[in-house]
Amino acid sequence: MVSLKDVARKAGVSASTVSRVMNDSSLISPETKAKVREAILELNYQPNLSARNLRCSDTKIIMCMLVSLSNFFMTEFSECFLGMRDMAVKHGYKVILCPVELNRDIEREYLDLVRSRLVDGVIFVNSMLGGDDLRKIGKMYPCVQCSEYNEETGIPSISINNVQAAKDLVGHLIETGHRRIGMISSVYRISSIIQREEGYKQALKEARIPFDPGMIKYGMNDYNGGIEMTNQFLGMDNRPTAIFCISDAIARGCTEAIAGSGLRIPEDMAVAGFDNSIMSRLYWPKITTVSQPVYELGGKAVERLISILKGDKDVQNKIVVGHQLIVRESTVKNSAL
Amino acid sequence: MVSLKDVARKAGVSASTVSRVMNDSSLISPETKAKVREAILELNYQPNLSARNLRCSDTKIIMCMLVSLSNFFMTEFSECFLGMRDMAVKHGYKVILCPVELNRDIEREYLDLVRSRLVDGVIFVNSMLGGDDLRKIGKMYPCVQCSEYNEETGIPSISINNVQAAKDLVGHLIETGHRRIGMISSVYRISSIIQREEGYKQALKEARIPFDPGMIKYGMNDYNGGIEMTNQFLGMDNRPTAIFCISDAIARGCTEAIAGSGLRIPEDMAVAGFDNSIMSRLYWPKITTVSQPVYELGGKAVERLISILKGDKDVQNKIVVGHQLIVRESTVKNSAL
DNA sequence: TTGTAGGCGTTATCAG
DNA sequence: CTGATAACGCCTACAA
Repeated sequence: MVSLKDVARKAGVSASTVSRVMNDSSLISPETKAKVREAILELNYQPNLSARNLRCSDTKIIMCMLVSLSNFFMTEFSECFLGMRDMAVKHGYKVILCPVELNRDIEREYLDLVRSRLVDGVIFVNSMLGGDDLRKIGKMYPCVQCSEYNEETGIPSISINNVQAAKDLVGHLIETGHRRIGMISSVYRISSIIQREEGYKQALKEARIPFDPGMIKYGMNDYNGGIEMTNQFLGMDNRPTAIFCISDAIARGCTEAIAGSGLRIPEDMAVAGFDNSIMSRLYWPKITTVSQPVYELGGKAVERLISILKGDKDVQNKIVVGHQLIVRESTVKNSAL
Repeated sequence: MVSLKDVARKAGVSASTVSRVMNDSSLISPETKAKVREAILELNYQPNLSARNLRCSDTKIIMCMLVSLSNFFMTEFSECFLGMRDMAVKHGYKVILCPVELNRDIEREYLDLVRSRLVDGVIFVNSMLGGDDLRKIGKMYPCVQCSEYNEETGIPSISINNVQAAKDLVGHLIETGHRRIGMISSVYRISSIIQREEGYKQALKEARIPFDPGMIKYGMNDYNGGIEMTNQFLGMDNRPTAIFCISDAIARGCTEAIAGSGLRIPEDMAVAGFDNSIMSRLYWPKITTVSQPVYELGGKAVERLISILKGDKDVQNKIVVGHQLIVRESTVKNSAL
């Protein structure tokens, strides 16, 4: 491994001079600069980041924590990650991804990277850890929550207003004439899901439709869960005329189950999803859904984290970005679109 | 930031003693060990990895390079990553993911991490870089190619035999009575795709079916590409009775286009995909495909990289793992399965 | 404009 | 069994 000294020897200068050239210091004569540059190229010198980090105590690396790579939101997360990356590059940072794959101990191990200062901060897209753990971590290290968040941790968050988004979606169903509206939620109790349930209830309330607990089903947040829960709805005496699903994956299972039962979509039963993921756009019927500005979410998360790293104290603790209702043929007849 | 010295002072011992306790050295009396442990806990001491890396010149971190997060192979890659992770943990390593998102410069920047010894080695799942670049990198740093690979780089690889796999798949189509077999490939010229085309040709040759270049279409490797290319086939005078697609995403577009045209699957046209991704398993019809042992691929890649890191010189340069043909209703009538 | 010296937090060597 | 010391590669006062 070639170090500063080697370059210095080759160029006939001192190590500090080489260091200054590496850092583009202004007080270096053009000639020595050229000489050193040549030596650097010739030896293919690369600075040792561990040494630099040890000295400077920051690494310009941000860690992004993710529960799992395998879900249908992935196509959207990819866009979110792009937002993080572009913003990071703009500020001279790199983003590395740490997919925990549902293992809490692994998440703790990844956090060693920030504990031991190998990365400067953490963006939690979601987490396997409980609120207590997260609160402690948030107190000790620079952290941001992006999209999914736990308010009681005190860690700054960037997200859409999930309550309002669900309210908009259910409001749309109500406007298109539905009064019996079912909801397929998940057994997994995270912020976005709890809030979407809340939005559903608020929308009903504002339309003076009594809330019926039996109209919310809780299953797995995937295609098969959607099929299963929908079949429960289809078996009811007084089945809903519309179903609001907390994800597009569930919604796609839902449309499949409905189509399989011989009912028409949206005439006999309307379906709405969430995320505007690729699942909502492919196949028939295209699904009405809510789009999150994922690129912006990612960018803002990085921006936010960097401002924390810079020591800005008075930054907003909770940033909310806008969402968008996307109406498609699963709730409105094609001719009407 | 609390360091060894702080702990040492608190425990009333020297820094080296604390270091030894941290590394579980055998030659330390139980009492001092206990004393030091207590101080460590009390101060919530975390070793500074940069310092340790500087000293020891390895970091026990492996970097996994990935071209993009957003494709339908993702559900399978997630399993592959799990394989990497489990093997890494077994050897005391961590794996971080570096999604390049189609940006070659970003890939080069990520490679700074290994250049500057912040990670010990790289697993390329795929790459934006050309063969020349990769060869240079492979010469300088510990690298492995996993799944996708470029033979001329000289970087060790782990993958299935794509030629044989395609041959098996097309062979299955021939066995089920097809003589006019189309192929939908991609404009993107990577090893797996080139090899699958080769397997297609070999299968035809062995069955004495003349190869017709017009029977291979080249499009985008996604759902929409599948629809587009299939429509080209459907418009042909002498259209194929079976189509072999290089990915499940293409194959799903293909089945949609065929179903949309009113033809029956598999009676009028059979369809085969590749990867056994979630796209092949959801919806109707379930698609005949090839399954790669992705978990094993990931594990072996890490195993391989670690043995290189240990200095083992005489390791196999090209490891091939088995694949599996999965026959489903897109090629064989349901009753026959 | 350049060089010298000290130290960042660890670990390994050597002496006790 | 434990402590002192040097060194890893880099950066930055300070001195020249």
